[in-house]
Amino acid sequence: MNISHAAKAAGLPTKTVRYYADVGLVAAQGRSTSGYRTYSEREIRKLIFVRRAREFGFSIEECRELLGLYEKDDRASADVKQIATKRLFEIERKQRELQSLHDELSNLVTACRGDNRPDCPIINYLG
Amino acid sequence: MNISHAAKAAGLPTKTVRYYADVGLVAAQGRSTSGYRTYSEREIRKLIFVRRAREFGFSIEECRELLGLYEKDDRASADVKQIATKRLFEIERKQRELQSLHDELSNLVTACRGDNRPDCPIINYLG
DNA sequence: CTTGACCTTCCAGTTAGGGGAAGCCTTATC
DNA sequence: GATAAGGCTTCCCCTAACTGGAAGGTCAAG
Repeated sequence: MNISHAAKAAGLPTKTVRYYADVGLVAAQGRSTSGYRTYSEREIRKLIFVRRAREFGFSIEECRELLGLYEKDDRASADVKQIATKRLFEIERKQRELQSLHDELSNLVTACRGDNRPDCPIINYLG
Repeated sequence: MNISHAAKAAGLPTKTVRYYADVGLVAAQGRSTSGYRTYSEREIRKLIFVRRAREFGFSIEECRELLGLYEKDDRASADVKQIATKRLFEIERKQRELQSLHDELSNLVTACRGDNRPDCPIINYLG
């Protein structure tokens, strides 16, 4: 299977599939005589796995670890859970940060009249 | 005032202050005979303004616009409000995204036993 | 006079790819 | 068999907002 076919099957841009090969995340199965990357079902499954993990916000390095565990039949689920828990904490930290930003900014936006006069609580707060 | 003094007064790293000068966001007041950047109270206030705006997540370009309005006595508060509202919507979009990620990942993490056996709902979901 | 702490510019690296050029390869059509 | 369209390859530059570091000039103290 050619790279664009594999990319379509995995739901990823061709450039991304090539990038994953470059950084050694999902290698192509091999090369054709003319140098084209070839992909089989196994690589497609790994590409899909990575796409989903990336959608959860796991970094490339975390995807590398998860993929290793995915492929390892005698993995400990504790290892997977640890990585996922770390990501979950990051999400929660980001949520708290956004919540506090939202509260503050929301108050300021509400307090701003938004007319053609210069006085503005947002500017006052920042300045 | 030297750059490190100004940076300390504004609560920013020296490198960042130099970067803001490079991209034309907050120029130094001038240069000493030996080529050192000099800063006065006015620039310090602008640096503090930018630091606060950055803490709200405004981009450098948005900071440039806000700084322009900050300096413009005959600004319309509507212009400020528009920029801030845009940022607020971005925050809200990100919050919804994180909430959905959190819900899904949280379920998976809870369902994973985290022991030394290989079966794992997280891996099953991704694979 | 020298040491250490400043300052300067410039270059490279960070994340996860995207855009595009130059040049081969393949396939369809005439 | 020739040609054109499209796919593939590598390579390099670009993104945001800095951060780290190297090489070299400057300044104040001892």
